[in-house]
Amino acid sequence: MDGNVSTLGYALLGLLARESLTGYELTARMRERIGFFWGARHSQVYPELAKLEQRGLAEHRAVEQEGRPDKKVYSVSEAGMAALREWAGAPAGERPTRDELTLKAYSLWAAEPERAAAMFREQELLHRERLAEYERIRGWMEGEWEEKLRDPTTPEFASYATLRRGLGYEREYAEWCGWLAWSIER
Amino acid sequence: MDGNVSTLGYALLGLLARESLTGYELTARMRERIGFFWGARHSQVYPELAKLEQRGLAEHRAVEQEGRPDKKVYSVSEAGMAALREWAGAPAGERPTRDELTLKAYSLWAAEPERAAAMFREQELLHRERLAEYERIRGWMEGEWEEKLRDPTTPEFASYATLRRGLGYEREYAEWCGWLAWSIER
DNA sequence: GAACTATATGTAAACATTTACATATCAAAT
DNA sequence: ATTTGATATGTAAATGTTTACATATAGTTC
Repeated sequence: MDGNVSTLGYALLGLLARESLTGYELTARMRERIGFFWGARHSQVYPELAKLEQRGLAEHRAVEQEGRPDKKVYSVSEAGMAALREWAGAPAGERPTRDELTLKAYSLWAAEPERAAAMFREQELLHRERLAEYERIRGWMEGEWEEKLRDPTTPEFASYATLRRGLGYEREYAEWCGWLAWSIER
Repeated sequence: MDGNVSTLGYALLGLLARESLTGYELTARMRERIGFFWGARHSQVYPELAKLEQRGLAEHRAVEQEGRPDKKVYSVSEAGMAALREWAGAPAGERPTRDELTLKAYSLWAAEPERAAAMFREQELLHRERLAEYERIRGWMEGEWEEKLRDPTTPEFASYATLRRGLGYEREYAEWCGWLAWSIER
């Protein structure tokens, strides 16, 4: 009712607006779909869902199951959809980006060069692997969703747009790591 | 004595290893020098400095002043330098990147297209401005530090390396915003 | 037979971060 | 004259996030 919805709340609403999910599934979807730019553990998800419901932005129905625990399937309410629409078009607040590896680079001069070079090579590999995975997904999307990707009001286009961000991010990161490792090794 | 140093602690040690600073100056340096990939308010800096000192990684001397409050100038101890060296070469822990704008892009389909396009155009401009500023600094560094930039064990090279990361990051971000705004407007 | 993984939902404690409260002086701008 | 900004250091409260605790069943791997 009162107070503001947190960014995590909007992340959950954004996922629920595409499909109804349990808290357990939401935690997994977050990792799979938006993992590279937002994350949360289940211990944060369950209380946040309760908050959203309390504010009338989401609602759940209980589903009984055999052999495994009963579950609560959440979906977005009309008020929740309106809140999401408003938030998605409002200017993003300036939160500081935090990147530990870049912070380490700032103190590179204090580190043992061989260890540092190995560390950046390892990171380069990691980002190149992610890049390859995103390229694979992009190929699939461009083939499968050809028509929908022409319309920016479809969830498919939105997924594609975020993937493009991940693609650019990983490519740039890998290249930087490679350049830095090379500079140290040289 | 016990417990581990936080990433913020290493950020402060990394700044102090280059020059002795007060908590007030550290807060400003953090914004100026490493602001695009790490940040903290003074309310976080002062307690963290006390912790570092308690663990023997940093130490301070009091400096009396006229006309303004007395200050505490902090510097890194030998143990602090060793801790920084060790941390700088150790593999970075995987912390999730959080980016609100990309999260908004994931719910783009729910937003009003005109508002969304304006928002991404505005963000593009912001990142292009930062990019221009970093390019300016790069030009200055490459001119001023020509020799030192050939040696990866100098603080100058480390500063240059982090700047290159910022450069790539902002360029990629601006391009993505531009592509996305253009896609919506089209 | 034991350990691990997946499904499913929570709470508690610790840690990290932001916002607000609190105080004090000088210089510059309005 | 008053407000604003810079210098300088803290504490308190609220919020956000991670790690650990807690429980229960089924299937798979070792």
